[in-house]
Amino acid sequence: MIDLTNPGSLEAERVRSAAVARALGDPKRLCVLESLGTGEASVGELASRVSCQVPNMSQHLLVLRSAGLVTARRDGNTVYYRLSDPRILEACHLLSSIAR
Amino acid sequence: MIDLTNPGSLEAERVRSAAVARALGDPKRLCVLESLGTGEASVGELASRVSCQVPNMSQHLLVLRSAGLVTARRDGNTVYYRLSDPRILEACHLLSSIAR
DNA sequence: ATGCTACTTGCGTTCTTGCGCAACTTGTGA
DNA sequence: TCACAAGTTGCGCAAGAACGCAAGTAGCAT
Repeated sequence: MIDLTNPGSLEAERVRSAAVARALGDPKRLCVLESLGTGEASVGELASRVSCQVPNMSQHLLVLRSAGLVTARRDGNTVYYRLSDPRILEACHLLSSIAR
Repeated sequence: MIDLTNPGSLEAERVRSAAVARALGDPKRLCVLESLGTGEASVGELASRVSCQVPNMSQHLLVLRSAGLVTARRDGNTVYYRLSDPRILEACHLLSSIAR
């Protein structure tokens, strides 16, 4: 049996890494992340850039947030999302260079 | 409508990148890739390192191969897999550093 | 040819994802 | 308070993914 309760174990680390990879594993989410490379954006803006509906975008952002890739900030009634770490852009570029 | 027939389009590139990310999006497959970092290995070896059944490992290797992350070489009746690109290890490390 | 070892494939089940649509929440301003 | 705009959440469905197990294929040795 594998121990996932110890966060420092190799296995637990791979589970987290895999979760991050799965969060990156959708073209729309990659588009969102690249788009956030230039700065924060609201849900509506992102939805129109990716050309999907707002609830759908909200779901994708939830996935990204759960993986720790983006953070949210509320201003009035609009919510702005931004990258939580510049290395995420690096990961996007590395992925596309591998996928070439 | 989005054109996926042009392999150079941004969208098609993201689709391929996302496919790579999904292939990375499983703890066992990450384990396989890290394990292949030290050199090629047979299906049976990989199955025992990851502690899963051979057919299951064969499936995971198919996923990795379809994403272009590993290549196979047959010698006698054993098949050896290896990383197709050293940057894949980089990607694994980047993922775990982001997931930390 | 027979048997053996090493993989791959097929099949059925269960779990997860992505999406659209409707309903709900929260904040703003008249 | 009422209406509106911006997001989030719930629900149902269709497609995809992971796994175990059984069956099939490929190469080698006797």
